[in-house]
Amino acid sequence: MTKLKTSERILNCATRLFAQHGYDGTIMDELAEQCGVNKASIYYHHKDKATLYESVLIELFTPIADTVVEAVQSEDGPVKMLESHIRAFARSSAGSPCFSAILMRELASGGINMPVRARKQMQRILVLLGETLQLGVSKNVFKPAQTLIIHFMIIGTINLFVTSIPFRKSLPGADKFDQLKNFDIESASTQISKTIVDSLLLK
Amino acid sequence: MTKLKTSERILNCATRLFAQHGYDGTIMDELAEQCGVNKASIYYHHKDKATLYESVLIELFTPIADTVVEAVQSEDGPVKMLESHIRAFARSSAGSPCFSAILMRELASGGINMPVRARKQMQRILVLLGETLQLGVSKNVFKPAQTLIIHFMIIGTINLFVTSIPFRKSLPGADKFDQLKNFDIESASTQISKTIVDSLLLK
Amino acid sequence: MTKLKTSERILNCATRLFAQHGYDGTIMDELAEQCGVNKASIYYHHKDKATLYESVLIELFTPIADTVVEAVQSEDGPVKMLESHIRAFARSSAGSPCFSAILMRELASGGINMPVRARKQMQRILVLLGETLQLGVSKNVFKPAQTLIIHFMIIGTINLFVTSIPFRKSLPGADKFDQLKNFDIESASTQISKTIVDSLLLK
Amino acid sequence: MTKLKTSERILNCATRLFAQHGYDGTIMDELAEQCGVNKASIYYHHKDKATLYESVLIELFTPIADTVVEAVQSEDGPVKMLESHIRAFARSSAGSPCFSAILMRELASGGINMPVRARKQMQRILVLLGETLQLGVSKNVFKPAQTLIIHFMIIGTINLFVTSIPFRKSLPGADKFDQLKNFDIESASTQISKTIVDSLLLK
DNA sequence: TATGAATGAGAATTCATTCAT
DNA sequence: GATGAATGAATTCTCATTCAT
Repeated sequence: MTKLKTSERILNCATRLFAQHGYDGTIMDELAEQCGVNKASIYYHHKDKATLYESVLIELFTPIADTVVEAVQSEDGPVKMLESHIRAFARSSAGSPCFSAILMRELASGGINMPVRARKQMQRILVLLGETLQLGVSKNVFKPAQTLIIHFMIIGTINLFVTSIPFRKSLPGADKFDQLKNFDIESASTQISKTIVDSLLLK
Repeated sequence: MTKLKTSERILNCATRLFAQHGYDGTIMDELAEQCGVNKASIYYHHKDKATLYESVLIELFTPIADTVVEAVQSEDGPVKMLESHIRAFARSSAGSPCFSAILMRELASGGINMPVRARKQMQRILVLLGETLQLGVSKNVFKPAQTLIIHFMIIGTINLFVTSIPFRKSLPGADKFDQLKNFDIESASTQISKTIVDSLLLK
Repeated sequence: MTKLKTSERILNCATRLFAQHGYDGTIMDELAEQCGVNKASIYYHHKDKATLYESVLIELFTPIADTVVEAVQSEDGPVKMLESHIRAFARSSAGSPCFSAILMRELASGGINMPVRARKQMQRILVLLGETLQLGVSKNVFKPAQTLIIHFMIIGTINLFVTSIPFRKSLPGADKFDQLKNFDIESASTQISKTIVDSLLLK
Repeated sequence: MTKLKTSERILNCATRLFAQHGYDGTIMDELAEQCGVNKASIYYHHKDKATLYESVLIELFTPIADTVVEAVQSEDGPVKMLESHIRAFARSSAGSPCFSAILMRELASGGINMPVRARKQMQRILVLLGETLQLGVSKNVFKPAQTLIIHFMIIGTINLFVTSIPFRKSLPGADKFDQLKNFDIESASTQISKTIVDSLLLK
């Protein structure tokens, strides 16, 4: 009900535009127009484009890392922890769809330009995963595996799943029925989870 | 040995720049400078930036799809075919590292702006995967699975693996030894392959 | 006294430059410099060169058509109306000297590229002339004549008269005395008027 | 039958393009394409754009001035000479339609940029007219009149007539029947001639 | 806070012209 | 004579940012 403060309206709009067009493809004029404020107002509320982008990244990445960490911490045992990790990441990615697009673009640049604070959030997730896998190994539940590869499987797959919705509609490779399931993040997350857990489990 | 023709030199350079900076972040002046030609020469050989970008995508995507298709066709049986599919995609991605970065950015945009001819190449790979999985199911080797999710696992993971080399160097989560293995596309591809095949196999 | 608004200053300057150099010969940088604004300001106030040109034409043509129409409407009888038509057109052409140059260039292109709204203004003048001649014929004052030819005589002659001032100075064919008279739009307009009316009158 | 020499083909094409688009609006690339020669060939045959333009003007203006002079010299008496002057100018303008468009553009620029040799041709016509009028006055056939105004009437009217064919088709002011006559240079020339002679004759 | 106007530094593209063959 | 390729100097237009009010 409360009218969003201008500063936040700008931030929200900017998030969407950065996700759609990337940093360089986002134009401040268009941002002003889309959030219905004067161009100069953007600069009143946010130092400049680069800083605005940083704010967007932090606002976007922090709650997702928080969610994953909390979800994992509330579980017992490596399998449940891993499943929870994947589910939490999938759900929160799907819940803030700009996140995936922005993360993918950043990763395409090798993460080189990502502001430190945003990068730290991704590291929290990676480190957490490493600990879960480690725990599984030490409890003789999981085979040893390369954390990074598993991490990439999780975020790579889910990023693509989330960003590809429009793309998928143009693909002939999936039939109607598939199509339907394909838009359901829960089932996707479950399959990823199963795939990874299956292959990690000591039989 | 032979001096590359200007047109191709431009194309090669452009591929690198588009991979590094994305479409909007790539500047024609810089491209001219980097490939040592006059700015106007670029326009002599390539209609405009958008068309140049299209050419880059097609030159990049076509041989990769070709390689994957050939690799799969030369194998017998769904398991070997799937392994071959993943290995071929991993190798050719690693072999033309601009591919992953460019593909990721395109996917971040939902593939919406991808020229049709480039998109078709990705579809060839997806359709091929679908056929392999289908074959596996019909031969009672594989459980049924969503093609698209498997496809995303493969390309999402490998894309990240390939594009993340610079990123990984700044991560504390991996020790020296890990680090080493992490740069080896063969072992990464093997693990992805195992993970996916394992989880698909009917025990 | 009052400082002209930037937008109008640009319009005025542009009118002059388009008259001097034509559309293609007018350079936006030069325009910016001549009206003492930043290049980008031109684009702030006017969409692009083509649109600016359109605005120039409309600002130029409308008051001239208005003047002619008013002048004719305030007269009684075909002879006075025709005289008034010619005089008003001559005076207002001379009073906004860019008009003739721009009109001539447009007519040289066959009027093909003239924006519709500008063309309409010229049509108002032509239609008005047709009505006056018609009236003259129906009142047994004028012989029948081709409206278009008369129209061309009026605007062709006056356009040349107005635009030729610099040209004439380099001509040897006219002596000092002639020269003097030649720069007087009133006497020129009178002679054109006489010539045309004389030849139209039923003796 | 004989294939036109390249140099002349270029000249012809250039004439058309300069007439259509003016000097600044004519693009050497397009010229090359339209006359089917390599761009470099144009520069082999013609020093540069400016020189090519000069050649065009001279090729265009000289025969017209020649025709008018010859036509007038072959007549006896001021009335016939004037009629012949107008008719010859009208016919040759209509016969080389690029002439009118180019002349109009030049006159719109005040003739300032016209190469001397081209300007001289127009002066021949003007001087000739002056002599004819003078003769008429001295023989008590014509009232005195300003040569320049008469000159402007002739060339202004005929230029417009010739260049306006496409324009006229979009005008509502003329009916079908008029329309027909309007495209006939002979009848136009006759009416102009009558108008001018009528008004000059001492009754 | 908000806004219309302004601006410098680019960035894409074009164009007349030249060069090597 | 002819041509494909190259190029420097424009030229149009854009964009992030700032200023005055």
